[in-house]
Amino acid sequence: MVTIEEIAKLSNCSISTVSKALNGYSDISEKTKKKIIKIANELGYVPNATAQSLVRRRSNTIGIVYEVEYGLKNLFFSSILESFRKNIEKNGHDLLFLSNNIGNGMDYLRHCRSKHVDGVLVVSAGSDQESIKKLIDSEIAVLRLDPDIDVNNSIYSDSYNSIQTACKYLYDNNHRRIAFIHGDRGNFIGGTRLNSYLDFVKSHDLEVLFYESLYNHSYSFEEGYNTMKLIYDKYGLPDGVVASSDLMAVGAMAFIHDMGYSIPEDISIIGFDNIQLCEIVKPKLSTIGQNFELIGEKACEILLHMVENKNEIVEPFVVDTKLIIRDSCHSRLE
Amino acid sequence: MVTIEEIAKLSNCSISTVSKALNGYSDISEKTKKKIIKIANELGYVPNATAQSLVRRRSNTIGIVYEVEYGLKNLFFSSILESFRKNIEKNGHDLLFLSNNIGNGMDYLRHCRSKHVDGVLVVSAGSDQESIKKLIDSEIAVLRLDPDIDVNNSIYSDSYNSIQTACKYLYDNNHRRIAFIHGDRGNFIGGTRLNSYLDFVKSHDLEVLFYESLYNHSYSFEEGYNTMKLIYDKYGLPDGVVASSDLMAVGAMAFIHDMGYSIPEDISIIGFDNIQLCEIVKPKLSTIGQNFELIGEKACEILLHMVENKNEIVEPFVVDTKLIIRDSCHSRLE
DNA sequence: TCGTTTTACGAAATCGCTTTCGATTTGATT
DNA sequence: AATCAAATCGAAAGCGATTTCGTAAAACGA
Repeated sequence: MVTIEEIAKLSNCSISTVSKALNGYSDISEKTKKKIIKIANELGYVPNATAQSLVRRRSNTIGIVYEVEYGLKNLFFSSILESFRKNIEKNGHDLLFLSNNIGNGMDYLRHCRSKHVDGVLVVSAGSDQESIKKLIDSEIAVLRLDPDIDVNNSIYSDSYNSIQTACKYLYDNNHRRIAFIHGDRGNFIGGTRLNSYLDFVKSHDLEVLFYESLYNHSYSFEEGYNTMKLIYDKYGLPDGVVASSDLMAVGAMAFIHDMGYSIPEDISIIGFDNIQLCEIVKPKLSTIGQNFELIGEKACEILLHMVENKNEIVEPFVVDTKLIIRDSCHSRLE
Repeated sequence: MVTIEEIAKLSNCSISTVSKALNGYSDISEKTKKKIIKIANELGYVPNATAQSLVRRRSNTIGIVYEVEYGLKNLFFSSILESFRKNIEKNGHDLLFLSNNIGNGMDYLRHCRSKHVDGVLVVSAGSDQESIKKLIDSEIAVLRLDPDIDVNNSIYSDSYNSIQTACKYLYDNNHRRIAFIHGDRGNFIGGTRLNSYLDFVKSHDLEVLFYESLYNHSYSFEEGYNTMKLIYDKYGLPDGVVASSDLMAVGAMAFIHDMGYSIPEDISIIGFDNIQLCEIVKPKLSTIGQNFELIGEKACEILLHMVENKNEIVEPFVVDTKLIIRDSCHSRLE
């Protein structure tokens, strides 16, 4: 591995001069700068990022804490991650997956300090563990995606308005028995969606059709299937369903099909997220589309801003969603 | 940030002694070792990994080159990645996503050298670009997942036998017009699958039913849909189809449904991969299951072995698959 | 008791780079 | 020609660890 020292020797300059030339300092003449850069290129010099971060006290690395149901197989989060990653790279940073090796005594915070990450994106659906809380309260710049509670330094989609919009769409199309399949209601996102549904139903004087549970819900296919069944058993068939995720919606569809009903003729369904699955299932699933691209882009922008500005506190960034109507909805004209 | 120096002061030892105590050197007495460790713990000392890698010349970081259709949204690769990540973490390493910032002059190889990653997993479906080739030919330990060509230092599922097994299953259940939807046939994996199909058809004296194309195929839903259509237009309806991915299989199913046929009564379908989608679509998709867990685990094991042994050359590791029969297959008893 | 191992520790070099600050050279000004 | 400011460069002190090698003290053997 060629170092700055070799370049120094070959160019008859000092190490400091080489470093400055390579980093565009102004107190190096054009001539020597050119000479040095030329030699560096010929030698295929690559600065040792490790040495750089040691002295610069910044690593150009963004950490990511990713604790999510299904892990990377979770299409929703990995869609955002994909966009985040692209943007992080565009900005010359790398993405480091942080591990929580507690047995080893290396929790997230220690890990971040050790590896000198500049900032961290925390993606953690469900209640946070101690280890994540510690990290958030630390001196390190942390941005949270879909936070557990409503806090600054976070980014998420506008759940409340999304559910209002979806319910209103069904309502405007003459649905009156609208059910809701909620996710983890103990969590900020899940709770907001449920409240939005309850508000809508109340303000439009409709029947409340949801499965009242205090337990944590996941956002899975199975959960959608089971919850739909519970709702059905208790209230009979609704004429519209809004689910908290696409997977849940598809699970609900499966149950409805199993009962011998057809979609959208007997019942309309709207999901949440807009993962690829929506286009694949039959009928194609209408959904509340989250703007993955934008979320990833903004998350990158905000986090890097926080890094630059010493972990400055920024307001939550709320991203608009878009109702996407496909084939799982029906206008009831009776 | 507490450093080794502070510990040295508080314990009246030298820096070297502290370092040795913390790293379990044998030339430190039990007594001082205990004392030092105690102080380190009280201070919440975390070794600076950057400084460590500088002098140790290893970073405990595994790089990952990930160039894949759909990126992280590709459920097949992200399933393996998920398992790989878990195993890497268990071994005390971190996962660093490498970027290929060519505009910046930082191709993969330079990037790896700069960041001092210990080894790299290359996940790159389709033909490799120059930048990846350079990396592979370098001094760095590189393991390839689903390589472009049949090479050492790689890991992949046993495509040939998989296709044989799937075709044989259909054959044994009295299917005689078996079609094949191939992926990228210019690539080792894609080519092997296609050859396996052709071999089977020939050895059983069956009609060859596949869409002959020299173009690169992706493994997408749309590709499955379109290819099924091409096959149908040319040969009429087969009685069985084996596809090169689950997404393609589901795409084919969509086309078949659109034509008004039903699965599995009119035609049996078998996919490849066994992603979650198989359980979600109707009918549930039979498939050739890849052992994601094992692949990730072995990939980790092999790569770390390569790192330890100076990039030693290891034979390709071929992972067994398993035919999983669900509802998309039918035994033809006419 | 005296020489010889062992044991336990520390000084210092090193990893590859950045950055401050002082020194020298150059050029401009009178 | 003398003076002074600006331009250009390099020495050296870090950054936070590891590791070699030398030395003092303790333990040992005869």
